[in-house]
Amino acid sequence: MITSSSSPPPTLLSTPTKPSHTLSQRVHIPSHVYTHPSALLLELSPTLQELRQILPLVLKTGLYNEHLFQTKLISLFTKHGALADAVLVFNPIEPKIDALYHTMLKGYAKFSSLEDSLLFFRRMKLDSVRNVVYNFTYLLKCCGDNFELRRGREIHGQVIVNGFGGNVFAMTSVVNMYAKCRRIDDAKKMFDRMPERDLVAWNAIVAGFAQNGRAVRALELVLEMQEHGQQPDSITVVTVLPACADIGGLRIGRSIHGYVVRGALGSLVAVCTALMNMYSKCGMVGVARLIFDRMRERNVVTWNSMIDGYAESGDSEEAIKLFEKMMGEGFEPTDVTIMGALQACADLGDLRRGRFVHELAKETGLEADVSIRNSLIAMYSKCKEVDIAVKVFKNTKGRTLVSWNAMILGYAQNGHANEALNLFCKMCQEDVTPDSFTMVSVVSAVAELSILRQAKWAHGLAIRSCLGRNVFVVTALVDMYAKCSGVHIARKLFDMMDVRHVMTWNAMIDGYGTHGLAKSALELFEKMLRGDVKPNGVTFLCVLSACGHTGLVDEGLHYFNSMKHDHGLEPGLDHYGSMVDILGRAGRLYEAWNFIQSMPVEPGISVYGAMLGACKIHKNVELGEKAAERLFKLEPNEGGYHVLLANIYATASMWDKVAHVRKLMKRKGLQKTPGCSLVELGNEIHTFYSGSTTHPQSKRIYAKLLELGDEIKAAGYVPDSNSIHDVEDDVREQLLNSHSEKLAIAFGLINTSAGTPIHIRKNLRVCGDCHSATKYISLVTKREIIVRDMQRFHHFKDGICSCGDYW
DNA sequence: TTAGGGTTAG
Repeated sequence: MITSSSSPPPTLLSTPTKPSHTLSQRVHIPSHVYTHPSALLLELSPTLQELRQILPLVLKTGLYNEHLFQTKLISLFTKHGALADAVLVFNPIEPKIDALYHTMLKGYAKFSSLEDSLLFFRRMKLDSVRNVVYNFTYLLKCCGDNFELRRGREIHGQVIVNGFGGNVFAMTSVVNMYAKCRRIDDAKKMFDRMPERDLVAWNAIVAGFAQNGRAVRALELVLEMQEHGQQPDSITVVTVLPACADIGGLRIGRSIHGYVVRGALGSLVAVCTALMNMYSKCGMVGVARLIFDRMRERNVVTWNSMIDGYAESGDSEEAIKLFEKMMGEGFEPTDVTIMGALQACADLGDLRRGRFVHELAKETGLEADVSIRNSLIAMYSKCKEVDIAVKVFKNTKGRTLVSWNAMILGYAQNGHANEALNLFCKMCQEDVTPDSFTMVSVVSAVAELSILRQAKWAHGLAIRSCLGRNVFVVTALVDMYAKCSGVHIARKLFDMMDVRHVMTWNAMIDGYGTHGLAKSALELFEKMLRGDVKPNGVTFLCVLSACGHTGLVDEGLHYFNSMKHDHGLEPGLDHYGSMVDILGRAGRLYEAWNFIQSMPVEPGISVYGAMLGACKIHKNVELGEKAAERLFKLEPNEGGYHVLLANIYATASMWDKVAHVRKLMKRKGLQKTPGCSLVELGNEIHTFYSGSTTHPQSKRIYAKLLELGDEIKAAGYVPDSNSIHDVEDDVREQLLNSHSEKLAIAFGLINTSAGTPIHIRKNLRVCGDCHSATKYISLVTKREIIVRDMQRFHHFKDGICSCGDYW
């Protein structure tokens, strides 16, 4: 009989795996008690290295034939996952007792594939090994972990045949296997058939429902188990807390918290972690943090959960801080850690730290993991590094639907609508079935193209993919139709929806706003207030921008004030920016400036940008200079603001100041984003840049513009060349006449038949001269011209624009 | 040698 020493040196046992000590240093071996020194080592949780060192020794000695020693050795090797070494010991043993097989099977099930485990299991039958119940529990667990329903059913059959159908261990494993294979109803059937159900069995079925998205049922079962005399334990608690989080059941979550306190379960790491997770999922990340801070012991799941809690609640800065703290405390990051950190970097657009986390993923060997790669694609895309995202995507082995979705979204979010659609087609060619995430990205890519025909294609696609009723997809469709000048189709879709998300309302209100239909936007908003869906910060941005597009100053002020007073929403920088825009565009510049001075938060780019734009419209040099000064500090390298200031000076004929700004821009190497307009003809999109002559029809286009120029002048058009001064009059006109939207309009007129409306998409705001010219063009050509610029839609018809010259 | 249930994730 081999036993460990009755009183071994305590320091040795507390650090049994320290490799720097040799065997003889670690324990004093009284040779008269033990037949072989190796025997003792096996009792000391040896390292794999140590086991391998004694293996040759063991093979030579007589001890080798002791059953207990053999089984122990195999068990230790398999515990380390060293199956090959275990096989080395196992194969030459003759005769083999059953326990050897059982131990080997355990090793296979834990560390090898299901196939290998089943192969070994078959060999056991050939070798006439008697089956014990835990042979089946190992294999069932393996089936569940690998979602192998077919194999799982086979093993289930064998459990019955072998007479274990009434065994609570075996049947709990069967229940668990069906639940893991997403057959929760089969799991429940088996559970109901069990002759006796103990706490573990109840926990298994509760977990099954919780993990299959049946949160309410899981919670009901917790009540049922108590009616059957089973007291929920810490594992029950840890199992149902995620179910509470799923349904946002803060009240139930709190009552479970009470149960934890009463049952003194609050010192368990897993329990605290699950509680923390529940609170942050229910929007109480502060409470989660309190629990986190009070925990005496934390594991990697605790950290991951807290990091993710912050990332999900929008406090990405805190998520990163915590991640850095976790690394500082020496925790080894897992895939979930890296994913959480990458998401936080993505939300912050923090490329520097994003790269750092990527490096860390490389160092920890997690970089090849497909989930990590998906997060990397998302992070680089959010940081506007689409090329790097593409590289990661292309080098990803075993791409999942999530990988495709991340890349398609990455393209769509960075203005590469065509690439997004091309990648979507490629995905379909590879027989990957799109889901609602894919469809939302595809639909928003089409929205950016602003082509109604494409919009209808995307809509059809959504219906054919059986996603035509998914609330997120339909919300994207509403947004898309509004952006493709189909605002009435958008409303029809909106009215047909059974369930609407706050984003759905926002999309529709914003759609009305950008079309200058402020009255419809506000009516819809009031309707929303009468319903169940509460407005959020974005809703108010949409409402304010709708007011801004039509000059509804008093309404704007009213809604701005009601945001905090009636809805408890704190206005953000963008809301202040919108308010400055409303006041400024209405010409109430000093009021706007005072509004900025009274802001409780530090004004940002959106605020001063709105101010500067308003000063341009209303020709105010004094305030324009003040706003520009702040903007140049906040965003020194944005060419657009410099151009705005220069134009303000030009309007006031302050040419030396104009020259000064231009020089400043030259010194900094700044350029204004070039104007660009798109028009679709047939199946092709034609792109025009200001002054470009590269289009095959260029000559005809410029000739058409000359001809149109005469016609509209006769009708009353006067060129507005305020911002151009240092050239002759005819050159001024030429420069104005080569603006991208004019080129696009002329091209549209040449290539379409009389009466056809012309749709133009422009990347910047329409300039004053183009706006005036387009009105006259719509009059003399009797054409409807619809221009979607950066801010809104302009519907030109019979010499009038839908914006009422207010934009 | 000697069985079954749990927490983080687009």
